[in-house]
Amino acid sequence: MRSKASPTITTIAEAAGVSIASVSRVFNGLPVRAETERRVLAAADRLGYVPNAVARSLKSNRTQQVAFAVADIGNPVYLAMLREIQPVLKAGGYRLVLHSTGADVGEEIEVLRGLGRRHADGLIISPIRVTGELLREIDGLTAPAVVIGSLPDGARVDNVRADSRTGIDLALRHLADLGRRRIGFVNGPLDTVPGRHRDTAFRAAMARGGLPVDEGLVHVGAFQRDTGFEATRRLLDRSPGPDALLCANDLIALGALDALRAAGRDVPGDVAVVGMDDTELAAVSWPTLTSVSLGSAERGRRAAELLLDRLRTPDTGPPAQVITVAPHLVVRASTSGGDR
Amino acid sequence: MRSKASPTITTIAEAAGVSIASVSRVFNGLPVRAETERRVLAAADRLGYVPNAVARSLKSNRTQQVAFAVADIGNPVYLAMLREIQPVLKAGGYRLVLHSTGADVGEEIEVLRGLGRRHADGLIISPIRVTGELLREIDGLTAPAVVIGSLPDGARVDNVRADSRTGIDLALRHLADLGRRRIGFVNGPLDTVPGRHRDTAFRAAMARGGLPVDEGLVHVGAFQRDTGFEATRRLLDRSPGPDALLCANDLIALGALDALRAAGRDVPGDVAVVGMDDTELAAVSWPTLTSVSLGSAERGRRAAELLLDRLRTPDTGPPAQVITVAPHLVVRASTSGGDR
DNA sequence: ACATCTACCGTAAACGTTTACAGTCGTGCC
DNA sequence: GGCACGACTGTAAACGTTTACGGTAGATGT
Repeated sequence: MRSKASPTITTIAEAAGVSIASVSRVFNGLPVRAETERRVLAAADRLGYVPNAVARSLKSNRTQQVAFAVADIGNPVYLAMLREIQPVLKAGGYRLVLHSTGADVGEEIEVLRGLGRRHADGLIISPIRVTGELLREIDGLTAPAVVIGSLPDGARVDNVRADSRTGIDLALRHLADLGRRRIGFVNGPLDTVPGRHRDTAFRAAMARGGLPVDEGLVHVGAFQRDTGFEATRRLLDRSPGPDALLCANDLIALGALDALRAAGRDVPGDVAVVGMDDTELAAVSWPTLTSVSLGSAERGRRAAELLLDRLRTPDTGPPAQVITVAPHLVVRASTSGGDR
Repeated sequence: MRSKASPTITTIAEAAGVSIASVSRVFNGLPVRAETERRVLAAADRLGYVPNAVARSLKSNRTQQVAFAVADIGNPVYLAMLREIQPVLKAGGYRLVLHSTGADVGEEIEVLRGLGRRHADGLIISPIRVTGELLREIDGLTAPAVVIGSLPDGARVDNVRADSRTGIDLALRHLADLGRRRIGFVNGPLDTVPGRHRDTAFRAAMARGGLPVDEGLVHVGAFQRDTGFEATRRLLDRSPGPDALLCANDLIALGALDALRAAGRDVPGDVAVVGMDDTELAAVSWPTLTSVSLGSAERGRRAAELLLDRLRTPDTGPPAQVITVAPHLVVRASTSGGDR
């Protein structure tokens, strides 16, 4: 065990017989005489000195931390982002402070305020509901922030978004190519950004493909497995029933697979199933799940890179970038029975 | 946009015509005259003042942050821990700094050193390889830390561990009850803590059950799906082949299921499969996977609670607690074909 | 009228750094 | 020898808070 109070730059200066400025210089790699460096390092080693990052932060006004705020870190989509963001930030010399807000706007606002308190130098946030209050708070930020997920035009903050419109188009085209006509849609809440976008996109894509939307085959619930299960059971009761299901995320799709199996329907023979987000679950389920990848990982990476750019050049730089990540369809067994 | 430099306690004091001490008191809820409070709050509001957390940390010597270090945050086991740890810390008023070290001992040591630099007030770490250097570094810590995963006796740090011995015992007993005798074992690297423990536990449990260990049915690889797939293919080539497989984690078990399906074997008819860790993947696979839960979530929660206790009472308290979380077996379709 | 008490408030020091500025000392050049 | 210069080094101020301490004003009691 070391001495009671941890040694500071002053302790070391005394022990080494130099000034605190010299100690500081040694630890910052500024030029000093070899002899001075030797003595400082010896004293520091002997007394177990470690520089205090808080004091340094106070002077430099930088914490070397970035906050990442999501609704629920258990959600594989956010996890995929996190896995990309973390190494990028680490490489840039920043630590990552994780906030899981439970989709509570109040908590999200707390995180935004935390940025003002200098908890972190920058922020990546992926809000699931974008309220006016949240937008105002974001606009008032003075530190750099990047929002993952679509924002209304005119927001003065960098924005990395998915393109669910194109993504859903890809999925429906694929189903149409397979000859499916009666396509059901199981969605999450319409007051969330993804829910709303996916609903609009579904209707637009159906129209574009010349397919009528049967409201009886459209179900709105939560982004959960239960919803997929219940909704599918209900849709299967209708006649004519669906010959394909588009699910607004992979969890819903897994529930749909459960329900179809329970009802003795063959996938994809009787009903083809497409999920969204292309999470790791899609590769594990049986049958494996065709899924629309909205590029979560890439969105995370781009967001982190964008933020690092902003942090490097604190002058305002270009006004507010919007990056849209292209989606792609990952075809697996639930639509194209061939491969496992 | 606000004025250029963000206002400090001094700015507010001047604007409100009071001293900086009064401003501080208002923001710390210390008693002040109502009129003073009103004026301070008005000035603060008008100028957009927010207290600087770094300066506060410097005075108080507390960052209100806790670091959590794991090998790979993509691993569902660590994710399960994280999901429990995060809310506990948040409730205790601490932010969570996440470190994903890529199983690199050097990086883990960096995190430990970061604690010395006062990046955080405490640390939860789950090292996968426990080297002497790491142990020495942990022993030298001055801030509270909790290690998730087994530590050698005598380590002077709180420790929350799993009980893979009992867990594997449960699994093998279950398989024995189902009449399985030729039990294969696919493990991860033996130089990791879990790998080593699971190897020892497997041999001990087999011995206890009076079952001989056929070395031809034991395979060591990585904790990955590929390993499960390749190992199982190889084990199936032997004759007599296994009638059950114990896999050292769920990913390996998923690979085993793939290989069995590819080989046309019925699960659990021909071969029963048991995974470990009971991750969310186990509930999604087909057939769903019987798995030994080592209580990742509970371990995370207990670790966080333990750390909060230490942080609350900075006096040393009880010397070094060891908590062992009891495992349990979650029986699903891969051993007991009945239910889906 | 005076002492005493209460309730606030302000001054200044401290937390552990970084860094502008000025000082010191030895060297090389005329 | 005197001077300029370069290479280091030290002093002190600053970063934005918290808080110990002492001071002031009014209220209360005698």
